Amino acid sequence: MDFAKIELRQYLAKIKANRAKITPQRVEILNIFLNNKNDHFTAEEILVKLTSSKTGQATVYRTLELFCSIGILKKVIFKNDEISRYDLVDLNNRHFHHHLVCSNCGKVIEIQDDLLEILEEKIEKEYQFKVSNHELIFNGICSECKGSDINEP
Amino acid sequence: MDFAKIELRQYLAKIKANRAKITPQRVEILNIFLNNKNDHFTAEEILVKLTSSKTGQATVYRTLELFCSIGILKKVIFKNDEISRYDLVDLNNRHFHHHLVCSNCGKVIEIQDDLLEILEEKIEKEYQFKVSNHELIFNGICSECKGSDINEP
DNA sequence: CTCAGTGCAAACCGTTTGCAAACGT
DNA sequence: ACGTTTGCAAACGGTTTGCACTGAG
Repeated sequence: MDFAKIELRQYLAKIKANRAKITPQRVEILNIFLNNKNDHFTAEEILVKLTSSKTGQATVYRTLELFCSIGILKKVIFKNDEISRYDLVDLNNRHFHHHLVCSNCGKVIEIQDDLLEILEEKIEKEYQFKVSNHELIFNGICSECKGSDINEP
Repeated sequence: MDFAKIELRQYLAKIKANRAKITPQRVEILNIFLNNKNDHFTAEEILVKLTSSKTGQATVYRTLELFCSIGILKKVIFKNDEISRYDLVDLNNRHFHHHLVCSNCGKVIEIQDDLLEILEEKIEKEYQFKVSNHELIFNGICSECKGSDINEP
């Protein structure tokens, strides 16, 4: 739990560094992501989790966008539903992870593999294209769905 | 030009194979993609190109979705604008290509590299995840924008 | 002849915006 | 005190839908 506090502090520092203010709403939203690191929430899902407080939806959208612009969150869109989802950026990891999205149950698995470095180098040389970011999504069938019939999640 | 006709026939055959009808609207939309293979049109862009005929927007959306579902088009969403775009699938190429998206001018470069096969194999072994498709987008700065100042497209 | 496909306009829904009040620093 | 941030509700814009008409097979 103390570790979580230290982590939170890192993110708050990043907000301050961008001359944005620390508000209860922002801290609350940040904590939702910190406490659910394997999830990929939509704006609406965040809004639901905030029903106890009276945070408005505009604030949620504005906060999520702020966090993306300062590098705290990353927006991802899976082809399943095409809704914007947000994923906490690991401040201590240079590269963003990739996603395996199961076409059957919709589960999203994160992988940390970094084999793309080779590809990036090749692209920078061959196309003179300076890569700043990449996003890789694999669609397919996860191990749990493999044996079973094709059903909804 | 004859080659184009043969190509068109392949796609029309695919429509028939899916028990869908060949209508003037569908042929017209298909031809737009065949004649602009390097573009990634949005539904609206297609609609504009059809102003001469009186095709309705609902038809455009329904046709694009049909083409996706039968494997003639592939939907791609670039983070620049987040609008759905459509890319013709090469019926003779097993793997879909990848995209380099310039953060400065918005240009989209297609690359055919297939280094992902290695990664796919690794993923199938390590995660027991059967990959059926992948999508890889590199964001960065293209060669033309490299030297120049950062401007709009 | 029959049902899939079309056009139109209205509905949909995730997201954005304008503005006055409330708050962080 | 100042400029940010917030909440509300209305607007926005890409996409979908309902329905009667049309046309491909």
